[in-house]
Amino acid sequence: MAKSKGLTPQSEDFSSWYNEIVYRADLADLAPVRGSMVIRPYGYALWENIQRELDAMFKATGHQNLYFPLLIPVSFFAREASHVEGFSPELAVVTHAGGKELEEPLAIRPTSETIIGEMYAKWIQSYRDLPLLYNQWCNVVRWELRTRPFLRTTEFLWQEGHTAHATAEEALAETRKMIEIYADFAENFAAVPVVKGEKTEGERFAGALSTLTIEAMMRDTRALQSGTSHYMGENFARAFDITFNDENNEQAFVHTTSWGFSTRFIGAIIMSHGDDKGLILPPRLAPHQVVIVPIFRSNDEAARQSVTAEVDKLRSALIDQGIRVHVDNREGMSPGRKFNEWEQKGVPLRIELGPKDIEKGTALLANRLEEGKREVRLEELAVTMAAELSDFHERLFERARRFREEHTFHAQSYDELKEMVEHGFVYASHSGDPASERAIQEETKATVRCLPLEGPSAEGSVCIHTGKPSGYPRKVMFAKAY
RNA sequence: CGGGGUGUAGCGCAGCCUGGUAGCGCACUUGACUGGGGGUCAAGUGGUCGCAGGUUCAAAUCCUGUCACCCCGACCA
Repeated sequence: MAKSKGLTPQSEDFSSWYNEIVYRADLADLAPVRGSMVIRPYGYALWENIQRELDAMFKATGHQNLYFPLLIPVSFFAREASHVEGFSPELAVVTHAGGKELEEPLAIRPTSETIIGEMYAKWIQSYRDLPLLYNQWCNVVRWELRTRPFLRTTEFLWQEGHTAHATAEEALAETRKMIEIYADFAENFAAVPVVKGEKTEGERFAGALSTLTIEAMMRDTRALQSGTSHYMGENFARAFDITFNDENNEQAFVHTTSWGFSTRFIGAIIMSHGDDKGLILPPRLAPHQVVIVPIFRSNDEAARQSVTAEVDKLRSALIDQGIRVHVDNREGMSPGRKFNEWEQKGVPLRIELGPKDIEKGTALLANRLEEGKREVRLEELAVTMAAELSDFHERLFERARRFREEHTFHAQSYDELKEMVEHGFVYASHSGDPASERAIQEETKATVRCLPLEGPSAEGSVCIHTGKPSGYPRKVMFAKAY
């Protein structure tokens, strides 16, 4: 998959490092389909944990899961002008089936607003039917020109939430609520600090009136859009005729939202936390939170038995606390090899247990964020692991947050912006003029990632590019992005 | 679509200029010794050299065509 020799996230060849991690950590493999990948069991286990935690948050806020078809009549896309414009170039279309040419070609969904809109029109009659708070977990296909494992694959897995509301206020509140959930998830489960913000007109989703985003900083200081939440206004309601009778028996269009979070986020985890030794996984999402490596000579049956017994005891104690623990009892593989492998795979904590330890009633505990190992008493180990994992999460998050802070700047002039944008996130006043935004992108390769929801005020300031008054209440955030 | 590059064993590559019937590292198999940081030794398995044509006594190597993939850019979660 890659061919770099070392693993150095700060090196100029960050992209080789990234590909190497994906390969060495056994997350994914290239598939014999353009721009696609196979998510391997270890990577998929990570995705399952992401799914489970996010899904619980959706359910807790009143959402329900359902499922829509993979194939969508191409004509559906044409109904919403900006949507068709946004998605046409990347549609994959089925033209033949059943041995003959189809009367109407079917697109493989790049996103499901259209087909969901079609059905919502049938389901919604009255204000009593609202709101509709639905979500689906599925795959989508977008024929992007340039692909990268997890970050932009031709086919990817995601969830897409689609809600319909009686009023704009309610729909906007939903949009806001969901970006908060994404941010909450990113920070409290993945230990990835994010900037919440609103996209500028040019960066908005096709057909949206406003798009909220969470932006994370990768270890090469570039930004990664990690989740989005869109307010569609009445655009899709008008295009698909989704109307209802309100309390006054007057007909009105619903206001819709959509929000999505994808396997791209696995890329965010890799690039936020990984180091020269490999991946580092956030404990709350890691497939294995703790790996136990038993150590004994294969010709010493007594040692094997006592080590196995002790390992089993420890394992049960950890499982009882709800900890995801894995015992690596592969034979014929040296312990050193195993240590290395689990480090590359980013397992937060590793316990080494051999005859010498058992004599002392201890084990060695290795923490992926630390050098060396600590000797810990066995009875203590059994009860402190949960706290240890929680602490690991805090440290990982804090480390990523500090890295972002150290690479966040404030530009007072365009020259400063040009320089700073090479090293991270840059806050600056901007007029909001789309042409100026494009010109800045052209010259610096950096884009306005968002207008942060919380950030420095731009009151009374002038645009660093045009000299016109700031077009926003706060400074916008520029960065080079994936 | 523009610019660059690569197709030889599961993976990473050498061989090609100067034609003589394929090699290295890793991985894999077997055995022994090993086992607390990517083990050692020995013996093995595995390739119609991307595909098609041509030149030649002879083609991985030279020529023509073709396909695929990768990287940089434009597009994007």
